[in-house]
Amino acid sequence: MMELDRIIHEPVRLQIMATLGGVDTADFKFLVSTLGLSKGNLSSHVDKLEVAGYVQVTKSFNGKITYTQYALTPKGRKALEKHWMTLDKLRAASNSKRKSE
Amino acid sequence: MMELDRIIHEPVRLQIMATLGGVDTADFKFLVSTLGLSKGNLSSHVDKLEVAGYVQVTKSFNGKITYTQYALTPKGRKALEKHWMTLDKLRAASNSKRKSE
DNA sequence: CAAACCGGTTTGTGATATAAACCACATACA
DNA sequence: TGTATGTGGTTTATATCACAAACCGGTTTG
Repeated sequence: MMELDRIIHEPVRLQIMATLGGVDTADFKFLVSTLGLSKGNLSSHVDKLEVAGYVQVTKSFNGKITYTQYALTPKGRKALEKHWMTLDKLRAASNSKRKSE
Repeated sequence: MMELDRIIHEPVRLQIMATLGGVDTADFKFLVSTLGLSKGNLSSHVDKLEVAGYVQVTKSFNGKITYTQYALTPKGRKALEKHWMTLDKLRAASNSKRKSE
């Protein structure tokens, strides 16, 4: 059957993935504020995406304070694209209202 | 922020909604077999959709055995359409890879 | 020194997706 | 007549998981 990747499908993670899909890189603060998430929530979701190999996490220093950036991996980008296509198929089914019978 | 209706978004329910979107009516057996769900799973998901007012449940008799049919309510159809649009917006964000910088 | 802040991570818990168990009824069959 | 088997579901127990609160190592503020 139609496989919707639950790692990606979860709303918060879908938003993270979609956001990362539109930029080269995004940092923690940016994601927290634009997506309106608590820090803990973002942290654990992004962790799942990293474990799945969909997001690459890069830690560095911005002066003295730590600075974490996120980016889609090629695998993540591919998985996201596939996810949109799967949703397309579902949607197509939903629109083809069959003529009576 | 971007509100994804979790009642609809959950994969199994999205598939149920999409399927019902494509037909006037579907029965229990049909959904179980085409979506590959256990009976219990379908039952509880469809119950949530009914409580949400998205699906109408019609019970009747086919000879002596009970026969349950499901259909989208107008509210459900509208909510599904809105859901697709919300996903569209997310997806648009994901594709607008901004030119360098 | 203490207090408050920064940038996160770890944790506790309430919600929930799922299949197993169950139920009422019907048919089969010995 | 049992009793086993199937049909069409619903109820339940469990295992997972999304979320925010609490925490943490370090930093700046006073």
